[in-house]
Amino acid sequence: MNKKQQQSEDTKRRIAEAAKALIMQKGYKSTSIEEIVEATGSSKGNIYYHFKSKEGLFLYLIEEWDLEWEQKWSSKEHQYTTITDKLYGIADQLVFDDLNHPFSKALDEFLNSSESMSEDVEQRITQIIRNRLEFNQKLLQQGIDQGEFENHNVEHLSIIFESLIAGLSQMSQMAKLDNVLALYHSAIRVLLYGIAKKPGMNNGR
Amino acid sequence: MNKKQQQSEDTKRRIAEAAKALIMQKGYKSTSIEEIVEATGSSKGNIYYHFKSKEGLFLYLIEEWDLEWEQKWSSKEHQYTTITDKLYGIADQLVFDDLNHPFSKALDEFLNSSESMSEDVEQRITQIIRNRLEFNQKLLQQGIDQGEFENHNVEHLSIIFESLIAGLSQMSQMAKLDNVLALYHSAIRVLLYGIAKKPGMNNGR
DNA sequence: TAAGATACAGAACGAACGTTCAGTATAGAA
DNA sequence: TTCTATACTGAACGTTCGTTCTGTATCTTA
Repeated sequence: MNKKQQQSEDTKRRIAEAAKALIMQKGYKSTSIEEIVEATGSSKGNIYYHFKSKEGLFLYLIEEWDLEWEQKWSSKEHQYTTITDKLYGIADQLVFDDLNHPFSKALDEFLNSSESMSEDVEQRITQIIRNRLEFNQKLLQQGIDQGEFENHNVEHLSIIFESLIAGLSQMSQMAKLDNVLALYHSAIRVLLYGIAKKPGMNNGR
Repeated sequence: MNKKQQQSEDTKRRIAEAAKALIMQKGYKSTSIEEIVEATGSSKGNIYYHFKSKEGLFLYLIEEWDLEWEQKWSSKEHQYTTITDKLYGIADQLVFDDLNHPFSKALDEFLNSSESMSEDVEQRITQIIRNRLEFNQKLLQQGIDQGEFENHNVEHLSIIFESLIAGLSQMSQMAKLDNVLALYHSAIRVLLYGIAKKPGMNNGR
């Protein structure tokens, strides 16, 4: 690879990194190109040289984010044996590696800001969401097949799981909580065992 | 009350109503004063006559929203006997009466858009959230005291419940789902009984 | 009915925004 | 070294935004 190509890739990376950090902090609409310029030391024109628009930059970040998540997970998944363990593992990855579930909030904001966005961008994003739900669904189905979970409606379960996850990151930000990991684990435990009293059963911890 | 006072209150109401609908649809930042003008037939100046700023208008809506929720709930609460029933009842109110949980999303966007907002507004809003969590906490504590729920960490539980609720409304919008009520009920059922297999137990539907 | 307060209209403003573009520097090819 | 495609700059543009301000109509009160 050329020195020039290398430099070009580097600055594109720098822009993407800064944009991601800012959008995670402040959301999509509230993050301006000008702020990305200040954060990178690059120029406005240069951002538009590497990305065709703000929307395009955001889509780039979403796709990267989605990809990284899958890669990280598939490199960790084998550590866990049961599906139950995997659920906890997902919680761990969300809290630790992924401080970027703030990002899903930005995604939501972007989607629901209404006002026309390019057809392709919208399609690409909804597809990513459906992928995520499909991922959950497969995992939960495995749990059922292997006798770990009750035979529930997996479509609903996958949405409920994703909702819980998304809601948790939202709430833990809003209420400015610490010990987020413990909260996530509590949530998984509730998801698994519920809160209802089960007379004569001991599901301690 | 005067005819003039009456008219004044009416238009203030009209403005608030239109603003609420728009903000629920498109979020806080993406809703412009101009759009509220178009929706009401009122003028820009008039909006600023009734509300001191866009931020102030939003705070007004939040407080109203919070109040209405409490009123609606306290008028329904007596219908339900067990706390378990009340959880389902809350889900019902969220889906039916409150198509405005989209509003909590707008609240989130508003809070996390960072960029300075008035001290008092921020304080008022975080207080509303803490109220909501406190409401959950009391309800769940009652459930424990009355022997319906296991003796879990109620602080965590209240956040988990709120997270689930917020996440559900978010997801059901994003994925454009129908049959939202069934989904909410599924979620409550999971919250109560979990998904883990409980050998020898029959907790069907 | 006159005076004054209240309710409303809409032009105007300055700031912030995403985007474009003419121009410049630089690295690789010739 | 000269040429050219690539990488980058920053001023400028056209909108859109929240907010302000001057002026006007309308209702209340004296």
